[in-house]
This record gives sequence, C-alpha cells and structure tokens, in this order.
Amino acid sequence: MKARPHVTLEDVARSANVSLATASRVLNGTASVRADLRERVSAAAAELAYAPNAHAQALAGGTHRTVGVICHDVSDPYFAAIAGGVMRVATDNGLLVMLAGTFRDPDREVAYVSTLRAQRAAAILLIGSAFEDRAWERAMAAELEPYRRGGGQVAAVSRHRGLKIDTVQPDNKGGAAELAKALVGLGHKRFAVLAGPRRLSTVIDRLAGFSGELAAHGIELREDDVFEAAFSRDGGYEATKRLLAGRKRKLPTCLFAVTDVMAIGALTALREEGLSVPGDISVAGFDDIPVVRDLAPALTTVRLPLEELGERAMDLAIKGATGSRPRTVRLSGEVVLRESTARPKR
Amino acid sequence: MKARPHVTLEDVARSANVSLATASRVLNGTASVRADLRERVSAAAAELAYAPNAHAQALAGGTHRTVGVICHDVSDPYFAAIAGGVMRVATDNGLLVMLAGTFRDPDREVAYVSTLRAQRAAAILLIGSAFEDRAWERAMAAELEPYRRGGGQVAAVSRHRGLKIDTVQPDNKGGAAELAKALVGLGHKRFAVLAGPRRLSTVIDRLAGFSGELAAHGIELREDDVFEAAFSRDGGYEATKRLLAGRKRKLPTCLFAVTDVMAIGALTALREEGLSVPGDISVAGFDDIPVVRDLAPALTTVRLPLEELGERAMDLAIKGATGSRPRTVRLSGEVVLRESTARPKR
DNA sequence: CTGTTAGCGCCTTCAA
DNA sequence: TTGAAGGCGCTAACAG
Repeated sequence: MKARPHVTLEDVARSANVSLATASRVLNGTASVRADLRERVSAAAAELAYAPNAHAQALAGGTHRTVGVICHDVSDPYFAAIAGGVMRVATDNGLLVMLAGTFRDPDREVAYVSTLRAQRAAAILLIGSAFEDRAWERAMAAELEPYRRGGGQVAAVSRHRGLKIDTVQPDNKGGAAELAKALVGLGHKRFAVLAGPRRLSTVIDRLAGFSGELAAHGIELREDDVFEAAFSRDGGYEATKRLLAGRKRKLPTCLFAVTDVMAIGALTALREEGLSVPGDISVAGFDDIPVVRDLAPALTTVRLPLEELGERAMDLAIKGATGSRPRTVRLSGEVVLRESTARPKR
Repeated sequence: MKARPHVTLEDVARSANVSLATASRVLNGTASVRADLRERVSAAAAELAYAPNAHAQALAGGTHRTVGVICHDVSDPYFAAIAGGVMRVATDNGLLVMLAGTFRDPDREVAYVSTLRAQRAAAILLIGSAFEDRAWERAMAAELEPYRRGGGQVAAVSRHRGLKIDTVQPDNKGGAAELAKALVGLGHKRFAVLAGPRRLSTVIDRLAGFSGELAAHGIELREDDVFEAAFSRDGGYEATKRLLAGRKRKLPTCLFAVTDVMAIGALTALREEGLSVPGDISVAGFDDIPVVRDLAPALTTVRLPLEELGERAMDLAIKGATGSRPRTVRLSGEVVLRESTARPKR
C-alpha cells in the first residue's frame, strides 16, 4: 500500500482507463476530449490526489513559472516593500516567486544567480544597489549573459552600471539634491551625513546629489562630515554616537541619513544623548519606508514609490526585452517634510 | 551560432571528449576521475558557461534543494524577521528558499501549497497563524497529506490545530497573560484591546491569555472593550480612532494591541488625538519587532524570539519527522516593559 | 576508472 | 478525438 512515493500521470491514466496522452490533455485543457473521458480523468486525478511533477513538465518543454528575486536582506523594510510589489505582479501573472537574501555577500549573490539559472527561472530580479566592484561585475555578467542567451529575463532595481540590464531606477541623486535644497531652504548651513558603504551605488548617488546641491548653495560638505557605517539601524546608531563623541560642541544643525533605516538608529542615539529632534538638531532620511511616518517626531525623508519599484521591475521582466539596448524606467522621489526637521535655532 | 538555447551536459562531455557519465561525475564530485579528464571537463564546462538543469537533476532522482515558505505578508516586519531566521538556516544547509505571500487569502495559501507540491519542494513551512476554519483545514490537509506521503517535510510556526504537523509554537497565551499581570501590577484596572480577526488562532490565543489573567485579578474584559480590526498598522490606527470616538471621557488606562504592528498605528492615532503616552494612556504590544524599541516612547511588548522561530521551524523540517506524532517546540515570550506603559494617574 | 544504458514524469508530434 | 512513441537533461546502476 506504500508502493510508489508519488502518484504520476500514468497512474491517473491507468486508473481512468485512458492513454497517457489523453490524461495529459484533459489535465492541461490543451485539447478537446470527449466529455465522459474528461470526467473519468478528473475524477481519477482527484481521487489519487495527483499533483503534476513540475520538474518533469519543465523538462518536457513546459513553461517555467517561477521567478527569482535577489535582495540583500529580506527583513529590511526597504526590500520588503519592494518585494511586496514584485509579488503582487508576479501573483497576478501566475508566477511563483523565489526570494533570496544574500546578507550583502557578493559571492552569495552570484551563487544565487547561478542556482536560479539552473532552475531555469523565467526571470531573475536584482533588487538593491550593486557593488561597485570590477571583479564582482565580471562574475555576475558571466552568469547573467548565458542565462539571457538561454531566454531568461533579467531586470534590476537600482543602478547596475556595468551590467547592461533593464533597470528601474529611483532618482537617488535628484531626490537627495531636492532634499538638500529643502533643508538649506529651512536655513540649515552645517550638515553631517550618515552614509553606508561607499561600494554601493545607492550610497554614492545619494551622497553625490546631496553634497552637489549643498555646493551649489556655497556649502561645503567635508570628508569628515560624512560618517560611514553599516547600512542598517545599528549602523546609523553607531555612526551617530561616533559623531556626537567627536564634537559635542560644534554640532551640525542637520543630520542626513542616506536611508530611513539608518535614520531610525540615529534618532534613538540622539535621544539617548539627550538631544531633542528637531529642537537641537534636525534629522532627515531617504526612502519613506512605511514606519517612519509613525515615528515621533515623524521623519522627514524622500519618498520613493517602493512597491511600484518592484512592480515595474517585474513588469520589465514579464514584457521581456524587445530592443537590443537595456531599458531604464526612472522613478522620481518626492521630499516629504515632517516634524523631524525645523528651522535651526543656531 | 545560436543553435541550442542551453548548453547541456552532453555538450560539455563532447567538448571534453569524454562520456556523459564521466562529465557528470566530475561536475558532481560523485566519484573519482582521472586528473586530466577532470581537468578537461571542468575547462569545457567553464568555457561553455554550462549550468546544470536543475529540473533534469530533480527528475533523474537527484535531491530537491528548495524549500517553500508561505506567510501572510512579506512586508510585515513580524514575518520578515521570521523569514530571516528561516533563510539563515536554509542557506547554511544549501537550500534555496521560495517565499510566498498570500496576502491573507486562504485559497491562495492552499494554491501555493499545491504548487510547492508540484515542485517537489523538500519542505514546506507555514508561517503565521492558521485560519480557524473547517473547510480551509480540510482543503489544506488534502494537499499536505499526499505531499508528506511522498516524502515532503512540513513544519509550521504558530498553532495549526487541525493539521497534525510539526510546529514551533510561541507561547501566545502565556505571554499575553504575563503581560496582563505586569500591567495590572502597574495599577491598571481599565483595559481595552485591539484585536485582529477572530478567525486567526494567534488572535484567539493572545486574547484568551490576556483576558484570562485579567479575570484572575477580578478584572472583566467585556466584549465591547475589544476592538476588532485588520491585522495591520492601519487596522490598529482605525480601531483606536473608533475607540476614542466612542468614549472620550471614560477612557481605559491601558490599551493592549495584540501585535506591535497594530500598536504602532494606535500610537499614531493617540498622538493625533492629542493624548500622550503613557501620560494619558498606556500602550502595550506583542512580538517585539525590531523597530518598536526605537519608537518614542519605546513600546512595552512581549518579546518573541522571532528569528529563532524561523530557525527552529526550518530545523524541524530538515531533521524530518521521526516518530509518528507531530512534534511541538514551545518558545516562550518575555515581557519587556518600556516607556509606553506607566502607572495610571486615574 | 570509464563508458553504456535505462529510466525519472511529462508533453507533443505523428498516425490511426 | 485518441493512442503510441520520441525525446527533454541528467543520474545511477551495470558492464567493461
């Protein structure tokens, strides 16, 4: 009674007294079959709790209905929100999503692409900024290129310069510049920036946009005004403590964290040090992840349409590459001034 | 020059001038092969950018290295944290994770299990509370049972009573009781509760634990002290507004939201209504998702070892069922009193 | 140690 | 409309 571990199409066919081909046809609705046969097959399949073997289907040339999504960290609200958008579109199109978290390890990222390639995933989505690293780019391209030649679709969120792939690009530079302009408009003149690792393109772009705009207003952002730390809440917290330790007296009037997640850590660090926001110092972030509007004070930030970033990327992959050159969808951010920023008193 | 879309093992073998089997052996390290042949094969594989076809491998009896994880909402920090734990263990064991979000649709949940079954996933993990619904249970069991008979592993986080599967069970009831005791200990006597849908086992358990403990202290939690809403930030926000609209004057001294996410919405609603926390009213949540310690005031809650919940569930699945009866791993929560609760003034 | 061969479960022509 | 048969790419005996 525990003969075969899996019920196969053949079992169904036999049980329904029809040929393999007929069973296949009714189960896939792929061709018309006489009503009574159809009936028998369906009944048999239900009776046996038949589930088709997706591997066999894929091997036999059926379609591949799974897409791979690779991001740095699933539990980061930024990625989670984007992943949500991806999943919505994927689900609407009957696609299954495989979500992989690389924990920011470039090698693991390449390894995942390799596995997804093996799975013959219909598409691979790269979410989050690339590593600005020649060797990494080369390794990544070496996986991606044959994958695409084999008919795989690839799309990315955020800039992946070296890789020539379809991209949904949030306007990091422009958004940061707008934010800088708004903050300068409030009267701020002394800034500090909490930045993530400089290898990440997102960090580079936001930093460039911010400091560029400051420069346009005659404000110089010096190298020691930029505090580099891990791209996380703890990174923001730690960098802020470092900042405070260094210059209790000549504090900047405004602190810009390149991501909201870092800003959250910064807010807690400031609170612990007895500094009030925005009374003693203003704080701004970037991304507008869902929770920051619920903070007290609510965080000033640059709103990115996070879910849409994911949706558009999935769209690009589904539509498939038409022309030869990579497409780029640009999505702009919008400065949202909330209570964490105010006119400086000093 | 664009002959076959995919490079196959056979291509590699031919190019290396060896047999299919030999090529397979070196690529899988499955048996020893003469050094020079091994060399030739590896070189050919690299040269052709060969990627094995995972479907063919699976079909041919190779192992299935992917596990499916089903949760309600990927972008909910609670699930994201648990998923993080799952992925860590999965990655350490060379497993790929397919993460599916059901958006709380029971049918979609069943559908995903069906697909995962088709994929011959090595394991299926159900994260989050079950629907207390006979029909749903039946449909789920109908998918799961044949899956397990075929050798599939199943494990869950949170109570799934009807399904007899291995479970990692956070102590919702006990945690809520402990929390109630602590709040009563602070001097609170009038409570209101923000609850999610009563169909979810988690809601039922936490509610039972909380009101049970209150009762033990002679405090009755009446039906109209419980505000049911969506299991989300917006649900908490909306329910709080509803509560406030109903009884501006005889406010409870303490508000318990059955999840932190709902508590976050509640805090914002209270703030908007000009009520201070904990001055005018205390607020407590449940889960201790990462962000709540960074709120101002930091949220009192019941800390659940979220990542561990995921890790243990993955462990259960990997270890495989040994005995015949489902295993249950109980993980207890710990009350964490923070600034959002204080002694009542009234 | 290496090569040959028989499936794994399904889809899809090709005949009947 | 239905059935028979040939792969899809790979692994795992089984011979050499």
